[in-house]
Amino acid sequence: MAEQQYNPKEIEQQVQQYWAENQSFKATENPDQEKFYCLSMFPYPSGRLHMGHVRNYTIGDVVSRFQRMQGKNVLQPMGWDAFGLPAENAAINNNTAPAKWTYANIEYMKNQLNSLGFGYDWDREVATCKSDYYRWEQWFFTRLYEKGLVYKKNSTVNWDPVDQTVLANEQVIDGRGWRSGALVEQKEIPQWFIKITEYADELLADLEKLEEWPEQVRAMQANWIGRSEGVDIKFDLQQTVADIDQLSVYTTRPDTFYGVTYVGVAAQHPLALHAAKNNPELAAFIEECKNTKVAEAELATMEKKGCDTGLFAIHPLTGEKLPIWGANFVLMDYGSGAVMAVPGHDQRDWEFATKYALPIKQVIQPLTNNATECDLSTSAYTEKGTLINSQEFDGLQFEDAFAQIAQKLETAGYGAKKVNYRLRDWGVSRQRYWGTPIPMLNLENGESVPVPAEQLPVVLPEDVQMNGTTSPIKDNPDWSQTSYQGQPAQRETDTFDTFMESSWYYARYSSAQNSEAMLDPKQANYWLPVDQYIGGIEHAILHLLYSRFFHKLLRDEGLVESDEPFKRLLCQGMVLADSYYTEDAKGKKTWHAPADVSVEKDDKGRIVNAWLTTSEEPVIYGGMTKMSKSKNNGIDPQKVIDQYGADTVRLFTMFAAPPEQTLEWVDSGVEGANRFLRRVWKLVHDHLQNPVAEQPDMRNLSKEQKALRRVLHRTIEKVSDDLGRRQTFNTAIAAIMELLNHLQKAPQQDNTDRGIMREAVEAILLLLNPITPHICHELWHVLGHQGDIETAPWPVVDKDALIEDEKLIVVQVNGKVRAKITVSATAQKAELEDLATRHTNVQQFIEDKTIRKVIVVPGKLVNIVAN
RNA sequence: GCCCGGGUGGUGAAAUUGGUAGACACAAGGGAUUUAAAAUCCCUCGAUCGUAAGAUCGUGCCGGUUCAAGUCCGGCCCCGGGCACCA
Repeated sequence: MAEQQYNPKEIEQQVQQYWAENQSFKATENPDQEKFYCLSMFPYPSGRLHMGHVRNYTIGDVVSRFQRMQGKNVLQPMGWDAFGLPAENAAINNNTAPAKWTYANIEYMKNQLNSLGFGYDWDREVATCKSDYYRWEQWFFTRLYEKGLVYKKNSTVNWDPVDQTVLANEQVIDGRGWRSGALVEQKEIPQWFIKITEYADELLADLEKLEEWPEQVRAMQANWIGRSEGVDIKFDLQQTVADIDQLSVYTTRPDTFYGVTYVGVAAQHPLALHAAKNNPELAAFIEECKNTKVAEAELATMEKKGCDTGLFAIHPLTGEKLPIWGANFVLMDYGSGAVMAVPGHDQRDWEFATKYALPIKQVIQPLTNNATECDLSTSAYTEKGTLINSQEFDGLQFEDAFAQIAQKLETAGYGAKKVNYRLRDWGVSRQRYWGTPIPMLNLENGESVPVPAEQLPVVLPEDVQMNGTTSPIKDNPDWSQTSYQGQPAQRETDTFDTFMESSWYYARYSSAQNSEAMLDPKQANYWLPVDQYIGGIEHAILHLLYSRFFHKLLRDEGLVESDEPFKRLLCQGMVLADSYYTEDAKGKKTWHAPADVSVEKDDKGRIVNAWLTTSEEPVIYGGMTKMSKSKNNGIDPQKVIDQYGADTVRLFTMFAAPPEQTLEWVDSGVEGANRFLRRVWKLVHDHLQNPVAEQPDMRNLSKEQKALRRVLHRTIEKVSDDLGRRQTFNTAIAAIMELLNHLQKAPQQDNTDRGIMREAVEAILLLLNPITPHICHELWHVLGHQGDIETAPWPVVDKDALIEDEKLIVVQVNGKVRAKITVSATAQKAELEDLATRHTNVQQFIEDKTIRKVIVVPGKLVNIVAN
């Protein structure tokens, strides 16, 4: 009988058609069935899927199918994070409109997702650029405005003075605008903010509830929120300047308060601006400070610079005159725009003081009183210690010093204890076209009011021409001019930060088709919270924090009942590939796609030679790096699917590395995954050559049969645990491969052999189905089953099959393995000790020594301690 | 700079609670099959020494705790992610 070949292309098409016809993944609320909501972060529709998407969505699909096979009512939706900067760029480059480009990409990528066999409920698809989605975001924003959670304030942006436009950090390269090349400036413009800081305490406290989140993500969020306890301190100015007679600063180290030797203010601080009027040096400094990018990393790594304002503040407890310096590392829109400086006990202040010859004063002494620990001529002493040079507070430790100095300041009317957060309110205004219009109206009297609910949505026109600098809606008075209660009004032409859309899409999937409300509470509360959320670690802070915030806002609006949106979180690692480049005389690198390069390897498999396949020009190996446009080393998933099939791509992706780690894309590894699937295919077909006559009695097996069946049931146990609890898909696959290796060697002589084989083959298909569903569906039918393998029960571990008669025990002498003995599983401690010490190889190591102690770990190991 | 990860054979990795380091796979080498190739199957595969049995060393580096450390503790080096307008 001619054996049918494994033909993934044919099988996968048929199986995908079966799922479509049977609506296999349509999710309907059913209160009688346990629900499982599995969500992968939706993609930005950039044009084609990349391997990062493939990895993310394969993990999601494996989890979804596994949970479905546990009998749960699984919802796995998909949608499009469709607003954003790349669409504007593509529109300019391709002379099209962002909407048109975006919709074409969505259509293409949706087909790609389907060709990978992902089981989505497409009836719940959302695209954030459609008004039936963003209208609810606009409505919600106006609700937040009415609750007082929204306000407008000035905030700094990157300003391109030539193009007269605001730039994203990404568009600022080496301090210059990416198109114009002009030196970018900081500019303050009015923007809308949402008061996330009002929820800072809850966002921090509820991290405790997220037990199934990676510890590192919780730690990052906690640090980001950055709760601190400190004191707000006021300094009188020596004289009133520009109507200001006090400066306010915040410190977490009031114990160092007697060590303050100067005060720093932002370059844009009114005091600095005023002083600059008759101080050209200061004016020049302020001008120079305009050229810093709006990024924390930039601020932290740039050279710290300052300029004396010539003004003085008065130390509230000592009356000392403290010089006020303009400093480039103090931000006007963060805190009060001023800091107190303690150069003796803060490294940044120390460096600044050293640079500008400002006094450094020691007020803290190390607890050990070890002088070498504290040498203020080489660096600041930043540890906590005992106070000195601090008047009546001398001798106190941190906690008492904190409390008593804070008290004294408070009594004197110069301070108050305060809990502070590093977290800042969320600026949601973007000066761009391709985003959700902010639903606010600006009136002639300067007031801003929300667009009345009945006038929502404020629709973004899609048929536009991009000119490369300004936004089409800013240029279009027909769109922006309107009226409000009979008076003329101007629409807000800024759009929302795209994080707004991605902060609540997970909830909208529950009620995606509802045109009456943002969420249907019944549907939303059935599905929410998300049971499993999967996405890249790069979203660990911003997206996940904003979503958690939004969920609490939705809750307080009465739309959801839960406190947190995502119960369990998995952050998958990046996908890497080999990279190759050539270098010209000036050292400029040109990166070549791995597909265009041929390589020669040495006998250790290391690349010794590489050249362009067509021209034979030699290229330099650039190592395994993140797949990216800049390194030109992206592997197109479509090509791999076409060559090997979706199941192979899915299998390799899940096998090559644990999900949270980086994944190295290696062609030979993909071939290996394909080889394994062909072996599974062959095993099933070979088995059918010798079918089972009748169900054998599994309680009456030979030693070998028992051993094989034990391997099978151990595999079932391990794979179930790995896919469910541990989410180590790579080890689950390794266990199945190991089982397959055993099965291929297993004799098929009698009916019992074949009965065990039948049991094993069925189990393998079920265990593998979440990962490679097409081949499993097909082979399930080849075995004679009907219908959907996914509705078949998950294999059950036969506890009796796991029982061992004998165990392998490791014998150590002083912690080193000296022998391995096989003993009866019931052997007691005394017997183990006896067998171990009598072993000839063990004897060699103990004969001239005295046994001090014997440690026995039952069923595992004996360690003889001798000297 | 700050916060968070990671570092184990030629390579990706495994070792789940401190208890046999290297499962599973890739690459490589040898062999079988074949007119040949592909495919498939079998064997070897951390280093050094040894005919072998086995011995010594070995999980980024230095030190510590322990009967026992890849795993725990302290210090350091290197690589990666995030840093609020990329998504």
